Amino acid sequence: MTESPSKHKRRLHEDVFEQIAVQILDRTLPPGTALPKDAELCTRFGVSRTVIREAIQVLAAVGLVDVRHGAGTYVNETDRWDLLDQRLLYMMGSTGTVGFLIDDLLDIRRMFEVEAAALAAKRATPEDIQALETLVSRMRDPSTTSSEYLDLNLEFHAGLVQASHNRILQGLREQLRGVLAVMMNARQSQANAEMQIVSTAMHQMILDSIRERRPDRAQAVMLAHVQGAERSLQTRSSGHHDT
Amino acid sequence: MTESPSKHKRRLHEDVFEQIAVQILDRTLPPGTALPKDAELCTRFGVSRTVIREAIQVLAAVGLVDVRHGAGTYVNETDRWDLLDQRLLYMMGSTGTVGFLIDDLLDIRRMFEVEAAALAAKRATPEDIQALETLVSRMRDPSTTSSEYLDLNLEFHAGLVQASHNRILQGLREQLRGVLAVMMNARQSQANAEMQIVSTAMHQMILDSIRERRPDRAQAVMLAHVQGAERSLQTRSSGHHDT
DNA sequence: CGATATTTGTACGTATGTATT
DNA sequence: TAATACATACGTACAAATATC
Repeated sequence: MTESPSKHKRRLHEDVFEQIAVQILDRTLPPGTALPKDAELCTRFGVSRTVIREAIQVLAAVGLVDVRHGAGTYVNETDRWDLLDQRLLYMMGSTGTVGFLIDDLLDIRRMFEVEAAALAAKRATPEDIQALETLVSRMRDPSTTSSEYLDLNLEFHAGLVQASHNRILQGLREQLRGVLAVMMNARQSQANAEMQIVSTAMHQMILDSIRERRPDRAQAVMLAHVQGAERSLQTRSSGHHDT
Repeated sequence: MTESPSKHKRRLHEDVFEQIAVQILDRTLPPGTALPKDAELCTRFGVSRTVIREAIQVLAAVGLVDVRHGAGTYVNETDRWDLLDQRLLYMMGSTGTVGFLIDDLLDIRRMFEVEAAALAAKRATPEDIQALETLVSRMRDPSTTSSEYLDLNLEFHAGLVQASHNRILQGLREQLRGVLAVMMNARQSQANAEMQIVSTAMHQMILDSIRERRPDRAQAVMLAHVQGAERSLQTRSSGHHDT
């Protein structure tokens, strides 16, 4: 069975949800706008009210709209959106509307990776370390392409979380996977052979720190590693803040 | 309209969901068990199949069960559960089945609070600081009861996240609020006047660090603060390590 | 292996309740 | 109060996947 992992047979309401959600994300439907009433959406999309209701329910669940009983359905302000929802994050990534979140995501990524590295240094099993070692050695292989390198990078960080043996951290990683991949892809455009060498050295140092059970060092190296990647992406007036 | 914030008119499927979920959480329905088929659940709960389907949909959404088309619905292993889901975390808290997650939660809480403190020290506005100051001064007030103190504690941490100005961190906090409250309640049992004085001093130091824009110090004090609270709760064997 | 029964999946139409305007 | 629009639940029909004989 050669099936892509995302092989959901598409349901009608997912389609409706996505079409409306995109319009909200890209500000075609700005906050405050009222959605058409159920009946009208039914005719517009050619589906039953059940389907429309399901779609609106999801829109409300991710905070894109506020459904007011008897009054109508209205697009929410940005701060009501569920920024941790995978669907939203993924859609923001693919529609190029994720910009306003980049800095926030970088914070989270830094926090997340640094903690995973520290915990891994405390709790990694020999098997965990072996898996990471395999990945780093493949990074070191000169025949590894730029695209493959990117995957190895993601796998290394996944392996780190695995080695942290924290189930909630693993759940968080799942939740953020989509966006982090988008951010790393953005970074890929600037990837070159020289950066790969530096990056591989960093990974090696992190791995060594883990093997030697030195959480502080793992943490510090990871911080440097992540911050290096941050510079090319961040938009916040870094360092010197508000007046 | 004086209504409590959580005033959802209870829907039938929520009730069904909860009853089944509790049985899964407390191992009355262990992993691998098959749920009765829809029709049987309909008669058992006295509701239509629509309601049963909604309930099962939620059970599947939080990873408690795996619905196999044409075959049946089966209880999942623990590692498939969505440990970040608010409903699950809340139910685990109130049914006393959260034990197996305590250590993981402590990791997350530490990561979370430390990062929030550091970010707050970088980005807090005068208004943020003012709000925190108010809270600390109320903590210092000797007429504050133990129960009030607990609320202030929660509010302080909420204020810190607010002051971090990271929208995703705020979302994460929302997601973890329920469990963190449960954990803090557990800690409350050991709270006494002396601990409140120490704790208030810690909060004051964190606030000072923020005001002085010293992220490192805010981070360090918060780490000490959180780790102090950890000791009374953690179950993981590793007791002695570095910092 | 094939035919049939079982079980879940999706969507529809409808009825009634409830909040808002 | 009446009209409107959302909320919830029911029953039904048929499709699709699986299990069983």
